[in-house]
Amino acid sequence: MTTTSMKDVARAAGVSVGTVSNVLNRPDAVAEETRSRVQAAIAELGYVRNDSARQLRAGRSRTVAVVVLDVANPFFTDVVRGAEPLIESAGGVVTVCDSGEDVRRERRHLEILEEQRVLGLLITPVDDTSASWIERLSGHDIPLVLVDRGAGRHPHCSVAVDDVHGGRLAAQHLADRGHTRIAFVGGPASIPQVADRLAGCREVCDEAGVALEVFTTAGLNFAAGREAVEQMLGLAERPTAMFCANDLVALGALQALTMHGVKVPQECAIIGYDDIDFAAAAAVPLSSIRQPRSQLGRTAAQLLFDEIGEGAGHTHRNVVFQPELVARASTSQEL
Amino acid sequence: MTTTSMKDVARAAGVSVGTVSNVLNRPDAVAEETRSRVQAAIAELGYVRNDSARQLRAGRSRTVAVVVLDVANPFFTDVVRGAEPLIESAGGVVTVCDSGEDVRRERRHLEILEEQRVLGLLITPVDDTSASWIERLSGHDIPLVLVDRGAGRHPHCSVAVDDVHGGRLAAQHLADRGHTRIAFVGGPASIPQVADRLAGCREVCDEAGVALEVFTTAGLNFAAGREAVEQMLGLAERPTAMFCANDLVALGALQALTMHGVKVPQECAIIGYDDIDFAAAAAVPLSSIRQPRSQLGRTAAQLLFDEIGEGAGHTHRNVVFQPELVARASTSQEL
DNA sequence: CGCACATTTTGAATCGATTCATGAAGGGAT
DNA sequence: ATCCCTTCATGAATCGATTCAAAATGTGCG
Repeated sequence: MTTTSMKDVARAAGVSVGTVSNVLNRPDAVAEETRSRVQAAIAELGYVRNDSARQLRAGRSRTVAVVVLDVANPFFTDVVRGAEPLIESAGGVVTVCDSGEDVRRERRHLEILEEQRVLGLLITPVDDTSASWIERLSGHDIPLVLVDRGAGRHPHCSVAVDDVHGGRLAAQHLADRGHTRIAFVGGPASIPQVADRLAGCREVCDEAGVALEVFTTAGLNFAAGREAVEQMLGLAERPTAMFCANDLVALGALQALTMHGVKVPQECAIIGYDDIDFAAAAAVPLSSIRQPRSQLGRTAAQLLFDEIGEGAGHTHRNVVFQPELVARASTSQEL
Repeated sequence: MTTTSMKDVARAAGVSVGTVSNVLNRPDAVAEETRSRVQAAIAELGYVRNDSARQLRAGRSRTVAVVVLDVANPFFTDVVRGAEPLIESAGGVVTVCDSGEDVRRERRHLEILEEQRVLGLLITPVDDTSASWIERLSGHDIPLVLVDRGAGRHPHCSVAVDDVHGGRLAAQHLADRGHTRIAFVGGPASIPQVADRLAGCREVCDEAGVALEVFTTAGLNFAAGREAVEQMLGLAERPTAMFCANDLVALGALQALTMHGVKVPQECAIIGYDDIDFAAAAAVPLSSIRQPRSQLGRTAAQLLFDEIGEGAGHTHRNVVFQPELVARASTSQEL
C-alpha cells in the first residue's frame, strides 16, 4: 500500500504537517508562496485526505443518513431527492439505507450508523418496536428527524403527512362514487402508515355504512397487490373497489385484475396512495392520494440542521402536511 | 459530548484497553470471567465502537460503494439488491451513490469515496470522461468493478449486458412487425448504454431498409419520453414505432401518446429497455428488452471480492450477459 | 521444588489529520 | 538600536481502536 499522508506532503514541500493542514483548511492563514508549494506537492504526490483521521479528530462525521422503508419505492427516492440539496449545501454527505420494512435490517443499519458517528439521521421507522433503538441513538446525542411518522408523542422533530386524513379522503371518494363494499389492501399492520390509512378509511366506512374488507399483506409492493387480488377473486361476495396502502400495491393489484379479465374501474375500482409518477402512466391511470414528497424531505433536512445548530436547548418541531386526492380513470365509474 | 471510549470501559471493568479490544475482536482469547466483566461494563456504559478510529488503524473502511446513474430507476435498485447479500455476508456495508447522470456529481462522490478509503467500488460510469477519475481511484489501490459497461478495453473487471445486441433485438422485433420507419429515443448520446443500443438498432435498420429517426434526449426518464413525443408529433411524416433507450423513457412516451389520443400499438408501437416491473403494468403492457438485473449486481460483487482477495496478482475478468426480448401488447400490432 | 509450557493480560506504539501554544521573522515607529 | 505588532510556521498533543512483544499467571510433570 502506498498511501500518501500529510507527512509525505510536508516533507516534499519542505514544511511542517501543521502547515499542510492549514493549506487545506485555512488557506488564508498561509503565505501565498508556501501555499502554492504545498499545493504542488499535493498534486505531484496525488495526496488524498484521509477522512477517518479527520473524523476521529472531529468526533463526528459529516454524513447524514436517510433510513427508508424501501428504496425501490419512488416515494422514498423523491423524499431523498428533496433532502439532498440542503444537506449537500451544508457540506454534508448523504447516505441512504434501506430497511426493507424489516426491523432487523433497520437495527443493523442503526448500529453501524452509530458506530460511524453520523452527523444526523432522517428515519422512517419500520414500526413501534424501532422506538427503543431510536431513543438509544438520540440518547447518544445523534440528532434525528422522524420522516412520514405521525406527530405522535415522540420527543423528536418530525415531518409527516396526515395519513388518517389520507385514508378518509380515499374512502370518501369511493363512497361518493357509490361503492358500498370496499377492500383495504396493505400491511403489515404494524407499519404505522398502514394502520393510520386504514383507520381513516374505517372511520368513513363506518359513518357511510360501507362494508370494509381488510386484506393484510406481508409488504407494500407489487407482489403484495397481486396476491391480495388472487385472494379477493376467490370470495363469494366481491368488493367493488379497492383502496391500496400505496401505489406499488395498487399497480400490482391492477395488473392482476387485468390478467384475470376484471375490468377496471367498471367491475372493480382502485385507488392507491403516494401518487408516484408511475400512477399516471398505469394501464388504467391510477387515482391516488398525493403527498408532498420532496417537500417532506426538504423540511426534514431543515429541521435536522436546525436541531444541530441549536444544540442542547432545542425544542422539537412537528410539521404535518395534508395529503390531497387525485382522481383518475381507475375510479372514474359511478355505480 | 459524553462519548464513552474503550478507555472508560477498561477502567470500569478493571482491565487494560488491550483486553477490551480483545473482547470485541477475539473473544476466545479472553478468559470467560474477564470477558463477561468487560461485556457488563460495555452494556452499563452504553459503549459504542468508534468506526473512524478502527478504520484509521485498519487503513481501509468496510464500505462498498455502488455508484449508479439513477437511484429512482428500478433497474439500478435491482442491481443493488442483487449485490447486497454478498457484500453484507462478507462483513461489508453498502452505500449507494446517485450520480444522476451528471459527471460533476459523479466526481464529487468519487472524491468523497476516495477520502473515505472505501473497500471497493461498483460503478456505472456516466460517460467516457469519467475514465480518468476511475483510473485515479484504481491507481490508488481501490478495487473496482464496472457495471453495465461494455467489456471494453478497460483494465478492470466488469459485468455488462450486450447492449448492441439488445438494440438489435429491439429493432429486429419492430422490423419483423412490418415497421419501416422507426424512432429511437434516448440520450444524452455520451452515455455508453445509449450509444450501444442505438448502434445495434442502426445496424439492423440499415440491413432491413428501415428508416431511423433519432431523438436525442437530455436524460433517461419520464420527462424525456414525454418531450420526445411532443417533438415527434409535430413531424410531417411520423414514425410508426418507437424504441426507447429505457423503460422510464418508454413509459413517459406512452403516457404522452395516450394523452394525445394516439393509439398504442395501432398508430404507434413502443418498445422499451430493462423490463422493469412497471413495464408489465403499464397502460399498454410494454414490450421491452430484459436484462438479468440482480444477477448483474451479484456477479459484480463477486468479481469485486475476488479482486480484493487475490490482491496484486489479479487478472481482470469481464462478464457479459445476453439480453432477451419480452414482447407484450405495446408492439402486438402487425402492420 | 523447579522448570517448561500454555493461557491471559498488559501497555506502548501506531494509524493520519487537526489544533494551538509557542516561536521566528519581518516591518514600522520612535 | 530597541520595542511592539503582525504575519507565518512549527511540532507536540490529541482523538480512539488495534496490535504485538513482553510480562504475568497458572498448570503439569519429573
